[in-house]
Amino acid sequence: MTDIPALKLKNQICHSLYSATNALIRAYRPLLDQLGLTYAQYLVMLALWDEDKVIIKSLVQRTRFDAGTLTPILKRLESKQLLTMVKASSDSRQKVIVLTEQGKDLADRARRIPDNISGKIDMPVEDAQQLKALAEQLYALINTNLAESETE
Amino acid sequence: MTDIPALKLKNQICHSLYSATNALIRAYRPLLDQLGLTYAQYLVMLALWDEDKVIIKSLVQRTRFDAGTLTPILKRLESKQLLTMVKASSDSRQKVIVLTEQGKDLADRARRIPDNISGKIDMPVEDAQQLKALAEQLYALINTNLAESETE
DNA sequence: TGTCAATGTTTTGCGCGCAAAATATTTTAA
DNA sequence: TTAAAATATTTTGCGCGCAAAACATTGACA
Repeated sequence: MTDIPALKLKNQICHSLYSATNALIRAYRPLLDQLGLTYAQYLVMLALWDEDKVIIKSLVQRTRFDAGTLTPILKRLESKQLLTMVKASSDSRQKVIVLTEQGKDLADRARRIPDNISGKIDMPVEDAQQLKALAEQLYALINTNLAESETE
Repeated sequence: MTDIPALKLKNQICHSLYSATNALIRAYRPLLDQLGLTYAQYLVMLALWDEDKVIIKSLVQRTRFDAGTLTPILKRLESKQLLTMVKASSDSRQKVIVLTEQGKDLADRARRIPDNISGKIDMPVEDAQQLKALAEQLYALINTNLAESETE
């Protein structure tokens, strides 16, 4: 119907990116189910296994989640006894996220997930790395350019 | 904390892909707001501008949306008077999606969106095309490999 | 011809994703 | 020192995203 090439669904980068991301999350699901985690919760736990005892703002930056998204995710992880949230003594607006022993131990069970996923998908390593690099580039471009257009 | 490189958040392709996709959707939002569409609704409209008078199953394949996701999206587009859903005469399990005049006319107003977005983001064309190709490759790999593992 | 499997679509329930508003606390500056 | 601006987090409201179950209709075949 439409003869405008740029409006063709199959020419949309965004559609490819969108469906690939969703497919990837679906591929993770059966593995994460065994840990009792959703994909978003897994990303937060990855960040905390890197470094915990951090305030929420730091997690917002590292996970790139919206603060309004992160709050309920943290509450769910807390109710699973994987972490605790305590008021910071220095600034009581802040909350510090601390992994419990259970939360730390979960890292051991998560170890096999990355290999398991790459085995399942079987994309050449160079392609996967390039995909990651290009996605990072896109993320950076969007954020710098959108930030600029707001201050104009 | 974790010394397992594969468990480092910054080594996760999925995190880059995930945050780039979400950032891209955020970049679309102000443009799509002017058309009264969400991003998912826009993808469905793109598919219908390509070809309408199709059954839902065909839209599921082309948009790669889950059927359970598509139903409420179609209802919202119907309530915006952009399309109608009519039972197929040949097989009354099926529903045919037909664009209204309003729905067709919206394509004109959507024309400037692709250029507007690429201007906003300003990624080299070759990079963008390669990103799209790699995302398509990933999507295809996940789907073939997951489909296989289910029949084993 | 009746039963049962298959197909197309909708519903349900839960967890994001995010803009905007609300809340609580701290900092700034008059 | 106090009012106003800034900062950190939570809440609200809406729209997905999707697995699983439900529902309606059709097709297969004994």
